[in-house]
Amino acid sequence: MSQSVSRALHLLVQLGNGPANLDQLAESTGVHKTTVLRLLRTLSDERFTFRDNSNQYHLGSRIFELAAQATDQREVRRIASPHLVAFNREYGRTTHLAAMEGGDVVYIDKLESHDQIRMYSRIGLRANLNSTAVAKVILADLPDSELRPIVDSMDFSARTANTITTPERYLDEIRMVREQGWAHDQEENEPSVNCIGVPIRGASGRVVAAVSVSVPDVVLSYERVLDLLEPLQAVGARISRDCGYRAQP
Amino acid sequence: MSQSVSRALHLLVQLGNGPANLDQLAESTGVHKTTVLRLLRTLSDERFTFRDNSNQYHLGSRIFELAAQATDQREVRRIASPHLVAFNREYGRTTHLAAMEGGDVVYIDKLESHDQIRMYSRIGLRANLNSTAVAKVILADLPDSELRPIVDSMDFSARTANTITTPERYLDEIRMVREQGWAHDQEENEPSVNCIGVPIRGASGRVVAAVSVSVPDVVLSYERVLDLLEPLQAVGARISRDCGYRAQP
DNA sequence: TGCACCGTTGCGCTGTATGCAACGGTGATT
DNA sequence: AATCACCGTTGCATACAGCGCAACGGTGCA
Repeated sequence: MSQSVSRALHLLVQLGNGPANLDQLAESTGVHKTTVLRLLRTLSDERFTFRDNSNQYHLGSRIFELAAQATDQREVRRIASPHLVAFNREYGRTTHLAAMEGGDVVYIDKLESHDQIRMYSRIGLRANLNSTAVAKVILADLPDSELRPIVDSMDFSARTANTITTPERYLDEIRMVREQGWAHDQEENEPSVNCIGVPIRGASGRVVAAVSVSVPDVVLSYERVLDLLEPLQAVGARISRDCGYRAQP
Repeated sequence: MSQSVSRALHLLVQLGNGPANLDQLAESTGVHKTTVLRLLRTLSDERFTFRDNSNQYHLGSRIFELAAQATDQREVRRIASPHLVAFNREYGRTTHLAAMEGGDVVYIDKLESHDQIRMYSRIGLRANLNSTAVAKVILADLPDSELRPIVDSMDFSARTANTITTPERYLDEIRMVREQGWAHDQEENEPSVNCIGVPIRGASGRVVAAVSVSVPDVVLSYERVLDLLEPLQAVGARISRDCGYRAQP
């Protein structure tokens, strides 16, 4: 299909066999030396390859990064499941697991509360970016350069009286989430429902998902919900650990 | 530098954040949907990405493969070292560790024999492809499609009376190495020196290096050198295991 | 049933990627 | 010390690959 991309990928595959210099790569891929140089420059710009002192090219750090991220993504749901079940059994509250998919935050697991109350959410459904704790937690991990465009194109329609409806207030909120390491949703997404969420980190160190508990205030006041923060953070830490995350000392 | 390559790489980075569909990727990278489709096709052809049933794109298996290979390469020397030292201490023979770099097989470690005899080889030096056991072992792991061009452009100059000097005989030899899992060099590289080599495999399952012992026949006859095969294979297996290789049952 | 969404294709133009030829620095060889 | 070979690098002109556009068609939701 796409010649230059195809050639660049072949270079990566070739480097999988071991480091190599320009000429060797040019010969083994059948591409002109000049072209190989330029392709490798682009690859190196993005850290897919790098060059050592003796002009040997190697596979770069980005490869490891991507592999770690991909592993995390594939595994979170499976790894999180038993922890979520245990948490749900003990506290009996509606528990969500959500992850980034494309530009959306999507619920990838849900455990119902033990009481009658059911919330409007479903596995596979998208979480509102401006009003849910899981979204805040996940977006808070993105670098500003990625966060900005998302916030700019975000739908800020009010779902309740408390919903954050301006980019400015939202960015303030994100700043707070970054500082405290967890997020809340005080009746911002559904009237009379409070929620807190914490991040799950993977081997790459990046946030790969978020867990949250949601409780109607007829069951527990917001202050009582905060009593769940510590156990929730503990669950988050356990899942992160199982996903290969090692907190730096 | 190279627009389409750069865009393709950005797609991979983007997918590191989680699966996404065409439109989402088009928006987050600022590239036309049509173009994204075509780039993803090329990426998918090489298994850098794949599409699931619901048209979501994910990072593909090639990423893991490359990451595993790169890790292996970076680590072999370090991991192998203590095992080689132990082997060298016990048997006192010249021991080499070699790996593929570019189109060449290069000595990346060497331990001298305990007797006076020194061999013509040095860390960083290239091993002759047609006459050394390490090269045979490493090349034997390549698929025929990669092996062929290498053999075709190989230098078959005779170093001794026993050196393999034709592609046909070399391919026969490789076939034998594949079957028995190790290689020999019966005075093919240096007169009066016999050598046997075994592969080191990494987490990816591929051969990432080779270990060999070389002994002048004034010290040991070829038959006596074969007594070292079993311990050498044991060393190879230990290093492979430490490199993350798991033999399939 | 209608509509909206999203992946897909054919086409024609533009700009990018390519190969060539030549330069220059480095390291090995005699 | 001098020469040579090797290899990375650059400028340039050409060709063609990659691109965006517009339109199609299938699927799922309202």
